[in-house]
Formats: sequence, structure tokens, C-alpha cells
Amino acid sequence: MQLTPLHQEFVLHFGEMGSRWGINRTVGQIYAVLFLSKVPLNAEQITEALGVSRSNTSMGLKELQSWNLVRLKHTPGDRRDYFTTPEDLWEIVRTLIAERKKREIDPTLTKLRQLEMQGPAGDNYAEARIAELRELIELMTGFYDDMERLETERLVKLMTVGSKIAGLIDKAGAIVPSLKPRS
Amino acid sequence: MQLTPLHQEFVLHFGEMGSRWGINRTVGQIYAVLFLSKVPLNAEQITEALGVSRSNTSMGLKELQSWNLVRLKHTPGDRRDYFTTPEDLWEIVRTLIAERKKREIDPTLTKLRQLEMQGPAGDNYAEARIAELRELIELMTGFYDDMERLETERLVKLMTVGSKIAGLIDKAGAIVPSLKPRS
DNA sequence: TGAAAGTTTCAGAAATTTCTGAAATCCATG
DNA sequence: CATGGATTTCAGAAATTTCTGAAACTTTCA
Repeated sequence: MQLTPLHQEFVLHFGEMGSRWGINRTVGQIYAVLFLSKVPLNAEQITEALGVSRSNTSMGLKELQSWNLVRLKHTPGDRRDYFTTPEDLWEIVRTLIAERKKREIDPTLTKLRQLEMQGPAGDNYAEARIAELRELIELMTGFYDDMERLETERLVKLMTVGSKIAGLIDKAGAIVPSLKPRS
Repeated sequence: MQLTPLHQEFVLHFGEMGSRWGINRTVGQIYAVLFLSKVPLNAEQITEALGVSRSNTSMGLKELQSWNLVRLKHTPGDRRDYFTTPEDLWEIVRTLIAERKKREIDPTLTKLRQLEMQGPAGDNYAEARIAELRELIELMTGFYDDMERLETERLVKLMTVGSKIAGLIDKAGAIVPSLKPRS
């Protein structure tokens, strides 16, 4: 497994971005290699391609599995695990968003609710602020749940028409029932 | 600046979540204190509330300023800087998304475009994969740009109606020009 | 101008995270 | 049920990030 210059650059970039994305360099690089590879790769091949230790690869793959970002493939007569990323990029995006929500938002929503349950603590402003934040997160995650359920096809259409969609809703929140065709 | 138990818990939570959110513990805690405070606070008050060093607070506030997450207030006759978070939570969300996009997505988009500019590198699959990823990011950031421009009021409505909005678009991508009122 | 009040910078200490190599474990097969 | 190919675990090393205290700097005003 020798990386071409293209692979190299891509892999290094994913490594650098890793920390901003909440994963570490090696995990980012492993993902990058898998993403660009047409065929599934085993841990040994990844290790060689990246020049890291075998155990580091093992841990990185475990991490990627915990994020649901890689799939496992097996070939008969070979008992090593081979890894790929989904062909469908939208599936990847969905997974990424779902996992980030789970890690970055859900715990906070739980905590906010818990704080509210504890009842008044004598600081009206803080309590109102917490309630408001909880409501906002609920609105956004509720919307996310709706979008999550849409087939990719419709989702892409929705994104393509973009802000036109807002024209379909009046300020009162009603869906405008009829509309002149747009140029 | 003594923190109530409510503040305490909230602050500790934001500190813990900090690393998942791409900021560090102190920065998260500073933000939490400011978020719950009705009145603007100066660096000294924050330092005392959190029990960290003055310099740490200073660096944390600098970081929050670089994220555009805090506002500066001045009172006549006092030359210390007082900090607040915006009253409007939607403004906070917009800032957060804008900054994360800037840090987590834009550099990658730039890199992908640069890799494509370099011309064919002899791995069709990898090249196609990169192009596809670039297109997907462009679609999503384009949609984001559209949403960014909407007034909050409409945005909230949009989120509230949620998936109903998808019913307004047919599979071909045309906006359905008329619609029976929904129950 | 210089003293006072406040803020920032920065080098090193402390803490945390990541990475490695060796040992332990797993498991299909002879 | 032992062997050997493969993976995982884990304790410590290495690297990175965060935090601190001291010094430097900035601004205001007497």
C-alpha cells in the first residue's frame, strides 16, 4: 500500500482537520484512506499506508466503528476484517450528523431538562435562560428528526431550491396554499 | 461572585462538553457563566467565579471573542471590559454555525478544490470520490447560505412545520404550485 | 510625565491525549 | 486441544494542549 501524491495530500488534510472534527489525527487519516479506496482494506494495509503502529490502527478502527463510519467486509477464506466507507455520501453525512448530535447535543439537552426538574433556584434570569435554551434545542432537534426521515432524493431537492422554500410559508406560519409559478 | 448550585452545575457541564465542542474547559465555563448572567461581567469576576488564573480567563475571553460569541460592554467611569452573550439565542446559534463552518468545513472545501485543480492523478475512483464530496459540500453550504439569509421569524416557522415542507416539492424538484389545506 | 489600574503575553509546569511495543487474547483449523 | 495467524489491550513514552505566575505592556488621569 503505497499512497499516491493525491492520496497523501488528502490523508494529511484529514489528519490535520481531525482535531477540529473531534477525532484525532490517526482516526482522520484512516478514514481518509478508506474513503478514497475502491476496495476494502485490512488493518495491516492501513498501517503500512499511514506508517503508524499496528495498535494505533486497531484503536482508530475501533473508534470509527463506534461512530458507525466504517463498514466491515469479509472475504471467504480470509479471516481478516476488511473495512470500507459507504459508497453513498449521503449516508455518511447522515451518520455524521446523527453521531455528532448524540455526542454534542443530547447530553446537554438531558442536563438542561434535569436542571429544570430541580425546580426554582432563586435566579429567575438564569432559569429563563436555561428554559429558552432547552426550547431552542428541542425545536432544532425536532426539525432534524423530520429531515432525517426524508428520502435523500427529496432532501437534495429541498436543498437545491433553498430559500425559495421560505416563500411558501407566511409570517403567521401557515403554509401558503397556492403560488404563482416562479420564473 | 459566588455561584449558586444551579450555576455550578451548568458551568461544570459546559466545561465538560467544551472539548467535544472544540473549545477547552475554561472557555466553556466562561461562556456558561456569561450565558446565565443578566449583567455583564468583567474578567476579574469571572476569574473569581471559576477559580482559575487571571491569565487563563484572559486567554479564554480572547478565544470567545475570536468566535464572536461574546459582546463587549463599557460603563462610563470604569475602564474595565465587561462581557455578555447576546440576549437573542438565535443570534448565538447563527454565530456558532457560521464559525464552525468556517473552521471545520471551509478549509476542506478549499483543499478539495485545490486537489481537483491539480488535474488527473491516475486514480479515477479517488478523483471521482473527491469530486463527489466537493459537490455535496457545495450543495450543503449553498443551502446554509440561503437559510442564513432568512429572518429568524421565518426560520422558526420553517422548523416548526418541519417535514411538511417536503410535501411541497415533487420528486422532480418542482415546487408544487397548489396544495390542499392540510388537516 | 509617572503612578495606578487594568490587561495581555509568554515560558515553563501540569494535565491530558495520543501513540507504541509487548503481552494477552481470540479463534479457525489440523 | 494445541498451533499459529490475526486482533486487541494496556502500561508507559511521547506529544500536545491547557494552565499558571511573573513580567511586560497599555491606558488614563492627576
